[in-house]
Amino acid sequence: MTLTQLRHFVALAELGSFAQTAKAVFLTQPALTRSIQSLEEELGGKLFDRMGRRIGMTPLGQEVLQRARLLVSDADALRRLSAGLDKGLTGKLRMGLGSGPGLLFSGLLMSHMATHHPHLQLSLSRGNTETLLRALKEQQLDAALVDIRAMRPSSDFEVSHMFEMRGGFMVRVGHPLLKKKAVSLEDIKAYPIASTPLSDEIARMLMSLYGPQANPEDLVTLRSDETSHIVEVARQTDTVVLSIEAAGRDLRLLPMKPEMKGTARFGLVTLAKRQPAPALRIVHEQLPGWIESLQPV
Amino acid sequence: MTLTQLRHFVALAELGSFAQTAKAVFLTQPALTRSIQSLEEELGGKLFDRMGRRIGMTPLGQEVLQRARLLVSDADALRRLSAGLDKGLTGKLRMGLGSGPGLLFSGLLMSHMATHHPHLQLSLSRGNTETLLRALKEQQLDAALVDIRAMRPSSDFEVSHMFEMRGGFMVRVGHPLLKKKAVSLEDIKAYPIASTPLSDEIARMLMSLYGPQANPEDLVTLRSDETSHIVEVARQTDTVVLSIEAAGRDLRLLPMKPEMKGTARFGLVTLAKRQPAPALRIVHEQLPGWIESLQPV
DNA sequence: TAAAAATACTCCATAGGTATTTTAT
DNA sequence: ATAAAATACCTATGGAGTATTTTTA
Repeated sequence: MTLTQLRHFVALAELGSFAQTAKAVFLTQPALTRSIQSLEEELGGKLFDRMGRRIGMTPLGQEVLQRARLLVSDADALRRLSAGLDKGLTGKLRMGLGSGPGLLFSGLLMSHMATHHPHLQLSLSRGNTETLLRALKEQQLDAALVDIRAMRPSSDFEVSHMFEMRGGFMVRVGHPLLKKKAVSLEDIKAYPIASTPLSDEIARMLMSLYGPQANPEDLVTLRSDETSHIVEVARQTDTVVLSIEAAGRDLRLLPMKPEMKGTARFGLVTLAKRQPAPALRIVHEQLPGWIESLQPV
Repeated sequence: MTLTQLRHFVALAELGSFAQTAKAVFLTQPALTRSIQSLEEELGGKLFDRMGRRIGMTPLGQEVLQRARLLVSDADALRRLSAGLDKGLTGKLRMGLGSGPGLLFSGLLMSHMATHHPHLQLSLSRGNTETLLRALKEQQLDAALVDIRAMRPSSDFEVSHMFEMRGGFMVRVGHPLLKKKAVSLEDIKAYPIASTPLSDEIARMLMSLYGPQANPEDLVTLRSDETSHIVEVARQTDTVVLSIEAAGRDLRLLPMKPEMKGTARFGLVTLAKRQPAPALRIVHEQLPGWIESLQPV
């Protein structure tokens, strides 16, 4: 019992004549006859009554027809599905986003998928690099966009689209601290300090530059997942924002002393030697443009 | 994309190794490799990641697996169905029963199917010969058990299991009329006359024997579809029953004058040149025994 | 007798087997 | 070094074609 035979059977049931159906399925009449015969043989009973010029369905044929229709339509659906998946038009995409990339890309990702790939099931998870990479390894994620400095080299992973983003303390245009040539941590602590979630890497870097008092746990007074909230506060008050530079584009970076030169190094991580999720193609296509658009002018 | 390939794919997804799966599906390892390869080619993407010794599913593989499982299980169900149908163990059986056969066989049919073929869908229709044969021709019935004397010879139909049943006027044991050597219609009309539904044939026969006054329309005073009701009345009262002899086995046939020698001639009618419904096999097997058991002792 | 399906035959494409190579642990 | 999958090569079965016969309306 092959899908081809079932297709022939369904066609014959619909057209009601071997000769006609043979044309419709691009076969000769004898070939179709044999196709049906071998199906009948396997199913153990005639599917059609041959009455000279006329044919009609047998009771067995009636029963089989319903199931056969289901099977061929399911098979067609499978082929369409994989064709669609192949082009990344459908299916699932599970992305992990570190705190920085989360700020920068979750909005872009969601709105792009919503407008250009409405049938794609996108799910975004936030977390730290370690958690996300574990999830990736366990195939609970298709890719992770994370800070890759903490990643120890591993042949399990493959990193692409690497890019750097400066992080730092930022304030609104016209903020008093912008008048200073060199801003110290002490200067900053005179103001409220707001922050989006920070990666452990950033925390370590801050503490090594400015001493234990720079621990974000103690330093930061306002926290929120929502970049827009943080930026809004900084626009309307003298709050200092600690974040990736690109997160608040109309804020200004403070000239810190010592200079905060460590930059975050992000990358798109996937499993090495593994077929990527088809929909990941879209990310590969869009990411360079998005990164470009986030670079400081 | 063949069902065989899908079976191979599902097996491989479950066992997780080409070599193991090859054994399980009775193939050599290279054959299985090529089977999967050609499926992958047709679907336009890898289904498994080959990582040296280990293999794992790709996201496309995951999606396809669900559908493939459905397809192969539906295909298996179809094969089981047709095997079952073939033996008449399942499926539908639509029988038409004339008034006489209805009385004699509907109970036997139903109880036999209920006890021996619980998965068979049996539907019984009552009606006169003409109606039932039309339904049979239109494939709304699989077979009809009717009085075949009225049937005009037609190559459309095929009759089997023919048998005769005497019909007549019957009364309880000890009924006053049984003392007479010859009973006339006038004698009978002194008593209530009960009848099961009668075929038009019987009606015509009665009128030709005993004159227009024998028209069952006028003659019969008690009617019921239920043989048991009729027989019960005749057992407990002096009611005369007009019916097939076998319908009331502990009643006695009246010695009519003129003798009521016309017997009903029943047969199982099916469409000629047409594959019978598989379940009809059961009827073919049981009917002779049932007929035997109904013959007068 | 003509139209439709079945049969007879021939051919080749493909699924499968055996032997070997490649690859990653 | 070895276990597992891929490749190379060969074979044979089954699916498809053409030509012909059988069947019934």
